[in-house]
Amino acid sequence: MKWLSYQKARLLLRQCAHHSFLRPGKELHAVLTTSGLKKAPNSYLSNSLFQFYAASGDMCTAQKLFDEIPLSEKDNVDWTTLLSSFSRYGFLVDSMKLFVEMRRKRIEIDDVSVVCLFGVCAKLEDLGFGVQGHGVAVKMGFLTCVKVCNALMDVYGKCGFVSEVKRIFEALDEKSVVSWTVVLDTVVKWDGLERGREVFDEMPERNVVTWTVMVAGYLGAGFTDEALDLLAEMVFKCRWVHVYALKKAMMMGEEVNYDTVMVGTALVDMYAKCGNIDSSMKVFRLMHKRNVVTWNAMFSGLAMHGKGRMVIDMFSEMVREVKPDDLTFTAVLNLLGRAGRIEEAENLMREMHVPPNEVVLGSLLGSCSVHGKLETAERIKRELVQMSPGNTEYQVLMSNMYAAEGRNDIVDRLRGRMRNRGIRKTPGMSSIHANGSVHRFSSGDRSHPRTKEIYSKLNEVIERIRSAGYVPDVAGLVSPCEGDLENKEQALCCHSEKLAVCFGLLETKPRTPLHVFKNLRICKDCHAAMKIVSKVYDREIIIRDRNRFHQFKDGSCSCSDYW
DNA sequence: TTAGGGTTAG
Repeated sequence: MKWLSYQKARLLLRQCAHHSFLRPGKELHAVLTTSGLKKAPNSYLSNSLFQFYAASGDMCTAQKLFDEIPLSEKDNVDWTTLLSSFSRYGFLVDSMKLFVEMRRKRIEIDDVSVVCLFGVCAKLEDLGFGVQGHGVAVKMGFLTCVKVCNALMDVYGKCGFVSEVKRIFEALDEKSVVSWTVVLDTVVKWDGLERGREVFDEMPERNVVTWTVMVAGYLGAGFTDEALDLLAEMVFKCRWVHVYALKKAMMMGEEVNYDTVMVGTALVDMYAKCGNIDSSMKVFRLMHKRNVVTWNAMFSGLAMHGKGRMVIDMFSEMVREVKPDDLTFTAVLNLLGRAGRIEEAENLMREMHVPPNEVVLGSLLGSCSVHGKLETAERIKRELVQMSPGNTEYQVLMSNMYAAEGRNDIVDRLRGRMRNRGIRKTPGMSSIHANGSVHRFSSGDRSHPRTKEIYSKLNEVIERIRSAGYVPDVAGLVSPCEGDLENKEQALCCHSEKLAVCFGLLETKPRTPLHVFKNLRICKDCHAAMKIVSKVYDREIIIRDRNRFHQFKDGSCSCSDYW
């Protein structure tokens, strides 16, 4: 076997390890053993082999293969590979023992093995070992290596030694994104969110992990709105990453492997979730090879944008290419539901080989509400409440449905019961990104510094769209004073998404698209209003609500009013 | 004389 073939065998083993292809990996192992190729010196095959077993969760075989490597061939990389495998798969004590053994046997310790050791210390939050390792690293001159310092900072950070983290960080002359992110993580955890935010704002460069640390920090402390705002900002700021990825996708085709399919699929999904269904479709069509995940991403993207007709049209093409799975099923079901084919959807759901989950039931309930199917809705709601008693949205949806049917007696009873149990509607919040910062509004919000301008803009907007045919839809609302039309209309007019859009109209240049994020679903009235605003003001308005994107343009919405 | 081992979050 030629040298190149060893490389190929190693590549295959790595793929098998990465994607958990157990059978093929083991078969390859057998071939290599029986053909005697495994014994070839300097092939690094044994290393790839035991790495494969470690990644498959079979640490025993991995260790056995490691032990079988002849001493003359076992180098420090083999030792470090085992060390990192122990660490990665949670055998932390074994990992520690191995490092001690390495020192005893005078195996060469290099920067990589020290990084691995610090990884273990960090996971164990073992300061004692960390300090010892720190000493070794200093003596051997490893503290000039950024990665060593990052790993060491993480040890101190996990153990709460914030000042030591900062000291090492300051001493570092070339700080990487990871260095900054470790500091950020430490500060958020021990110095609090505000200090963390300062570090975050100071950072010269950020990656996905950085954003995640900050968002997770907000979420963990219960600052849901700040987390939401930051997410919105992240989507906005990271857009260039998508452009780069698209270029990569364009080059696909010469050699199609699992990874390029996944890159493409991630793109299809990303573009759809960012409100750009056209780019999503473009990438999908560009891909030379697709798998069932790609198709599902495309379908749920289309569903999210209300393009159900397209899914149905494309379905036969899909069946020819790949075998649909349960996720495809969910996506198609969702469509049927939106299109008002509730009975078909429910039958399909009941025949599924897996019991319906909350997502499926929730989407069906949503469909019932759009199409006024009260009895089915009641039945499904009961199942949902059993699944997650804490979720208030289903109750609110039901009471709105009864309100729409004019059954105010039932609505009052339901709302009274909800109040008694302490169930309150989650307040609706909308964020808009304008001129580099995020602005958040709640319904009837008057806390914004430019609140006066915003409300006078709101009056202007309402007037202009009224003369273009907008009629406030008060059917789904019950105001405190029965039959008080004016009150109802006022409540509708200052919904958070309307305020956000008015601010956007004030703050951005004509014809700039407006991007709004909302934590709940957009209401019917706002939906109708936005359509007219987009026409009257010649603005594209993209609202991401809890379920989907609504792209309002020239008087209509991309969701085709499946709402 | 190259190839195999590494850091941050969830």
